[in-house]
Amino acid sequence: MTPQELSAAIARILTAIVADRGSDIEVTELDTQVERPKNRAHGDWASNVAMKFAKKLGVNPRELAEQVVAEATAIDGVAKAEIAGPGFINITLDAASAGETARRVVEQGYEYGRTNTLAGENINLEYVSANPTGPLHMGHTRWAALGDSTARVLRAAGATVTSEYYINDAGAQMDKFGRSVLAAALGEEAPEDAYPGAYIQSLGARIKEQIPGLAELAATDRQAAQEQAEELGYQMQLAEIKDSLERFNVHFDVFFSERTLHAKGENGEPSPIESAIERLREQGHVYDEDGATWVRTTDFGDDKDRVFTRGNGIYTYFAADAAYYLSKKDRGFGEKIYLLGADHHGYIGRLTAIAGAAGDNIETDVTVLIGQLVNLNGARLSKRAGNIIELDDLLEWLGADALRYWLARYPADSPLALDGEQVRSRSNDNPVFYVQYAHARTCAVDRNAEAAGIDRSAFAPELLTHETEAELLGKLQQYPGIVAGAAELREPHRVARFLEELASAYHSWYDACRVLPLGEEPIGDLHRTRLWLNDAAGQVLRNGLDLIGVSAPERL
RNA sequence: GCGCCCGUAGCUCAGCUGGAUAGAGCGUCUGACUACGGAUCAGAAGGCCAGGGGUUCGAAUCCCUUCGGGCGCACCA
Repeated sequence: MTPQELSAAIARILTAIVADRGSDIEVTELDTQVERPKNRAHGDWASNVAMKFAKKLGVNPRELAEQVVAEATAIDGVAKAEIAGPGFINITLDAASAGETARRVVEQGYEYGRTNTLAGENINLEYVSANPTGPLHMGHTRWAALGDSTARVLRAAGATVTSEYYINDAGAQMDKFGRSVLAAALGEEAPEDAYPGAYIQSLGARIKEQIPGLAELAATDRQAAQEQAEELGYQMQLAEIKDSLERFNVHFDVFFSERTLHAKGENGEPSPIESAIERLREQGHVYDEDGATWVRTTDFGDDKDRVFTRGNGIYTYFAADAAYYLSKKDRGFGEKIYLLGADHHGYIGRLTAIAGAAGDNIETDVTVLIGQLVNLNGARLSKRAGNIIELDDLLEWLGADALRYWLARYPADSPLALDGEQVRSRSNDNPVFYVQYAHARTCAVDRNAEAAGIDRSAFAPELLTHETEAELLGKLQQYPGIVAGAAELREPHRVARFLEELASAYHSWYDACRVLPLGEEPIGDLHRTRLWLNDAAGQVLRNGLDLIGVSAPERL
């Protein structure tokens, strides 16, 4: 008996009661979701349907609850159902029914927790999208971790997801980058507004090595030399970014180059930006004023209209954004999710407006998730403050698993302060090790059980009666709902918090219930059944950690 | 000025699509190893959920308001 099955059963019962009373109120399974009571004395699962529907039906909540309870007691697998407080219905499963979960988890393995609640959704998820003019730093890592985990969670709920990185490889910052690396390659003093940082020098040295005649070329054709240096530097920097992301276990399906939006077709066809503006103009959203080309984003809730083409004829960054949005739409994506830092929240209005102008539903086809910034050891890390820590340094210092986990265990919109020493810590004050240790422990039990000759030849779920077993089974039953909720709300941190609860339930069970017999005690079905439960816990820990992008070692 | 986010234990934070006694970790204090890994477990103490008003059977959660912090309001990228 899973909570989903229980909810469905209650929905059926309530529907019958409603019909019996001659009412036409609609009952959905969403209304009848059971929840895990905080207090175990309140049973395994609790329902608040009686209070929810009492008023609609014009009856007393407890009276309605009594009717539901009378039927619920008859549900197969329910040991008892009772009314409590203002009208809660507390349901206790019989041990065998609850224990079935262990076998179900083991048999479904990796698939356990994967659902189809978002089946049919084709989602584009864009995040990081850092300029390719320098290494990734702390400011990008939170979105990298959160974005990748979000993609995994959405997929686990059945959605089709394309994760995407938008490369700003066109525009003024690339020119600045080109001047910076050229000067470094030539051994010149850095230009006034050059990018700072040792990485420029290192890129310059490699460029000098790979373009033998660069100095001579620069003497005769400075522009050509800069273009060559810029292009090579860009490719090297982008390769490093991709490399860092892979080390962080963050995978992108598509790296989308802004340049392709500016490029005309082979036979002089208009560029994607040009045709995007034209398409929006045909829809009546574009107008010319003061020598510039504007888009009427205020029609879709933006606080002011935006410029596509400046007075000097150059496209704004936003024109490329619009063309990019249309590209996503043309490629068949329904919902387009943007994961942006708090310093970009001025973009929400214009991005949703573009979706509207493109004829999309601004409620469902575009989502802009804004995340707060990260502090590490009390210092805010931002480009502006100049105290940049590169992702590679963080990986070396803290490790990919710990960094991924810590960044994924908080909701994106809450400010986050990390303590480097705690992230590095290898004890139970570090949740990532606490969870990983629980998993390693399940593996250790497996090894010991095998050595002791305990196999899985018997499964007697009615023997799983200890209170820590009920608790652990309850957690395992909750997992699919946790994943579905995390996907629906785009909040992967819910999975991490759940794993901590699951790990805690597992450790408590381990402490109270032995899989291996003590001393001369013979091996019995209880030991064999507990081995199933042990494996089920390990499986769910593994599945959950995978969604966070964190490894599940068999030994620590 | 306008808009968005945040304010929960000493600290870092969950809980916010309304539910029963507001949770976790750290820190503090008590206990548990010649028993599957003590990287663990059991327990204690610690709260006017920033303040005030409202909505209702019920509010940390929804609405209004005040205060305090962060961020954003380009023909920059």
